[in-house]
Amino acid sequence: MPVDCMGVLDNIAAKHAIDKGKTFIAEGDDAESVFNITAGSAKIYKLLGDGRRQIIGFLGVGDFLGLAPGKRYPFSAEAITSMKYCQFKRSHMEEVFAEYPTMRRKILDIASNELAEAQEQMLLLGRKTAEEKIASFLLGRLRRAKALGGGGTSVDIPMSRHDIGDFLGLTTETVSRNLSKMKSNGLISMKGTSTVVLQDQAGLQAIASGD
Amino acid sequence: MPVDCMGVLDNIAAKHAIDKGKTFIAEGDDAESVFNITAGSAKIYKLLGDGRRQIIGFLGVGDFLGLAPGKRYPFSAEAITSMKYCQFKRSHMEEVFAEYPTMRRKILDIASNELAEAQEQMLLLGRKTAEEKIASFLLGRLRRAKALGGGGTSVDIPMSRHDIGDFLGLTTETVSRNLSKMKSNGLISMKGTSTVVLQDQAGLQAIASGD
DNA sequence: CGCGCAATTGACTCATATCAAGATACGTGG
DNA sequence: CCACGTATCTTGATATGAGTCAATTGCGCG
Repeated sequence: MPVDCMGVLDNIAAKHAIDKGKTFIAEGDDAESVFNITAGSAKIYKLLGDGRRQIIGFLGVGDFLGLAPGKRYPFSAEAITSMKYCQFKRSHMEEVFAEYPTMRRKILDIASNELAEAQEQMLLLGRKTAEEKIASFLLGRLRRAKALGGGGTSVDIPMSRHDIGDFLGLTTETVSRNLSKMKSNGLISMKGTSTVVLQDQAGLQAIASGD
Repeated sequence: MPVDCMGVLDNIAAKHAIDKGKTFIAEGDDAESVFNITAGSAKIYKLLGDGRRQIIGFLGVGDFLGLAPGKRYPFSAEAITSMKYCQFKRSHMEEVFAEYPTMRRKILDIASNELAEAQEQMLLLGRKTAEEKIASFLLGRLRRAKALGGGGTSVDIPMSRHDIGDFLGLTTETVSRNLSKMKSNGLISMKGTSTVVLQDQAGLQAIASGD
């Protein structure tokens, strides 16, 4: 896990801190930089002409974004909480690749993982019911917490119900209703509005995998 | 465009020909090989426990698959038409990378493009209406045909309505109904059941981008 | 402590799925 | 090359899961 910015890149990184709600990438902007999150969390999303929104992913400490190859960013990015990140010029990335060829391998691994995740999300968006989507989302959060060293059964949900809806292809109301249902079924319980305790992981897993 | 197999890989490729409907990758199999399609087309898909299916993508001549990094394929692949492909061991890919370092860059570009496409598809699956999905699909097919050198306004649809539905998160019936509606609106016309002529690209574009 | 936005809950609507026939295209064998 | 049988596609009628509209509640921040 990166202590500050990612190892070899420290010397060429600009460091930034921004507030909750601030947009730091706008879809269509020239894709000049690559970002590495060092504190807080963010969301990346795409919009339709009339304002409908699809959140492509949530990012946390250690995550990269802006690795895509095009000339312009194909999504926007916004801070969910107050947030810190490092920013590198892409041109510098090329220099780093030249000097540390294994970096490209690492980047390829990251891109491949993101691709696999995106494909899993396509299955979710296209074919799962609301309940299945939410069970999958909660388990995904838990997996992430475990990967970052957390050991428990409770997960932090820093994003709003509206954001969750836009990530799962649902409305705020449907997210809320299904969380309530899971609560009354004993699958989950809540601490405040943004911490969920997964009381029955096996049950959630059965729902999430759809049978 | 690859004439046969991809340039430098020719000497280490096994060549295969399979029939329509044949599965050549099964989700969960050991991911030993990488594939390059040289004739025909294929679909890759994921299944839920009860048989619901999401098609992740359609592949045609020149497309790669199996580049993902895990130990097991995260999807299945099946021939839509009779098909030819080349197959390389992943271990050989590593040798090729060692010898031609720019190959890794090419692979990274491919993965990044696929990622951007997957994200666009997430927007489609999560937030577009049935009509918008189908307009987007047709325009995507047209873009692909143009990229491969076709100049016209008609696109070949080798996959079934059922496959289109499973790609767009719809049922066969909804696909069929919307194609009929577009026909009667003059947006498209059909030659047989598997060739669509895009009569009004601007109109389709307006629908696809959702406003 | 209270103000304000976010979350929850309820009543109702609507887009798409489901169920059910027909119609058309397609491959096969004569 | 044609006739037949089967698949696929289209069209119609109805059902339903999630969306929309509308209060109400309650949490979190100043």
